[in-house]
Amino acid sequence: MPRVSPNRAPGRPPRGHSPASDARFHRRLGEVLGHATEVFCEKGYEGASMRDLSRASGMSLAGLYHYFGSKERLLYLIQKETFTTILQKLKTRLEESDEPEQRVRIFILNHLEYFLANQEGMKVLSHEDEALKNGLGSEIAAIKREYYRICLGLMEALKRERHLDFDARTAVMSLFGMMNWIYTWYNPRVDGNARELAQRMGDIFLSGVMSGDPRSTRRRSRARHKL
Amino acid sequence: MPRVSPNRAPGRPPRGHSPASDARFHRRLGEVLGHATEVFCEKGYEGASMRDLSRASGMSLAGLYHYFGSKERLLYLIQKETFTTILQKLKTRLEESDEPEQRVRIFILNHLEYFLANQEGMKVLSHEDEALKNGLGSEIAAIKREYYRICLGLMEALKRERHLDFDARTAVMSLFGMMNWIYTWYNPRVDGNARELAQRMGDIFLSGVMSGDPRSTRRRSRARHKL
DNA sequence: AATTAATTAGAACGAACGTTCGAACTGAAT
DNA sequence: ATTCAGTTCGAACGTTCGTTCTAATTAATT
Repeated sequence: MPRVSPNRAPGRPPRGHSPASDARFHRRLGEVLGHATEVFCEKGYEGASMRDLSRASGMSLAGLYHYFGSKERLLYLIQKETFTTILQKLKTRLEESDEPEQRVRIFILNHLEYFLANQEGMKVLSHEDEALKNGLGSEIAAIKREYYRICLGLMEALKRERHLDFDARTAVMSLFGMMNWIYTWYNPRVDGNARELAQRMGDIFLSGVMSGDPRSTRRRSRARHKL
Repeated sequence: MPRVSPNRAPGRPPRGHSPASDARFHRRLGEVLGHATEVFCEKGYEGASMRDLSRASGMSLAGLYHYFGSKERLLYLIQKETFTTILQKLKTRLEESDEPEQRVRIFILNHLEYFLANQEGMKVLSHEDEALKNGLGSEIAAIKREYYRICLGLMEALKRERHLDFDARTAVMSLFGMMNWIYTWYNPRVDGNARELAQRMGDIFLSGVMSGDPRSTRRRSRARHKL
């Protein structure tokens, strides 16, 4: 009976070992992923070689293949963990409020806090968006789609509550652009921490989106430039 | 007297030829650059090989080196032409108005129109931002800085005229993020043309930035969330 | 202590990389 | 007709790529 791989599936802990060695296994695996994230962040996925990753992580070339199976799978694991984490944090935090505007604020703050705390991983996630092929790529794409749809839902809830008529898709994509572009310019000495940044970006974005609120008397800008 | 290169500087037209052959030279060079832009756009700078570029452009490997000298110089020429063009178009268009809000609108429209008309080049410019090293990279960086400073100037003019107090740096960077992120999501069938997009993005951004205008009665959103 | 599985290491694989070379070719100027 | 710079080409350079192989070493289980 032929087996596709001579070893067990890479990245899985060994069968029937002690909990101690399981823990060591996962810790080692996480360390390597951390170093790999740094290298991918600095040199890009295509620009980083397996030898770069080997050197940075202190694990031999053969060791990397023993643990991860391929370069592509390494990127996949980084992206999956990063995206899964930010998505899970978001879901938890969204339980804090039912108020539409506040929920959008939570979304922005969650995204920026995680982005700045885990800048390398989020850059790899944003910048190497098209690097994964076939199955691995579509799995990440599915998480992204869920993340997008949550944000779209928040936006439409806001529209409904305030009787606004802006285009939710453009708004969500613009918001993602504002936030994901950060890795190209953020400087902690100048731009403050995540809370301050989320406050400023949230003000710009939400005031912009809500400027058509009928409860507001101010229609000048929109009216003047219609068509 | 030693010469650094056995040939003339690559990418320059030959000396003392007829205008006809000069024109042919430039046309050929432009065609290759166009095909190279497509390949860089699709596979990324590191992911695209000189053989890919050769195949796509119909010019032999050695021919590419005769014209361009190196892979890096090819990317450099693409980025420089793209950036120089959008910058020059902007300067021309800005002469159309003295009114600060209108000038910001012009900036947005110019950026988006050129971005969508020349999507591949702009993606290569945005996405391969860190690919060029040393001299070539800093030359592109200088153009980028000028482009940024113009936008910052427009924003500060707007602030002065309307007595606003938002952070201009965050605003400019957010605006760039909104606009440059487009290449990851734009779909002409859904999202309309550049004018429509510039209208919607401009509304979101400008209403957001101007929500602190003392001439407006609406301070709700800002006031509630201060600190 | 013996056995077995998991992990590491070094060397090597063929393929592809960016780049160079020398010779052939072209077309206008002598 | 000859010259000569500009152009094009196939072939090859040395290096590095992602990956695999085999054997040695370690750690856990019997």
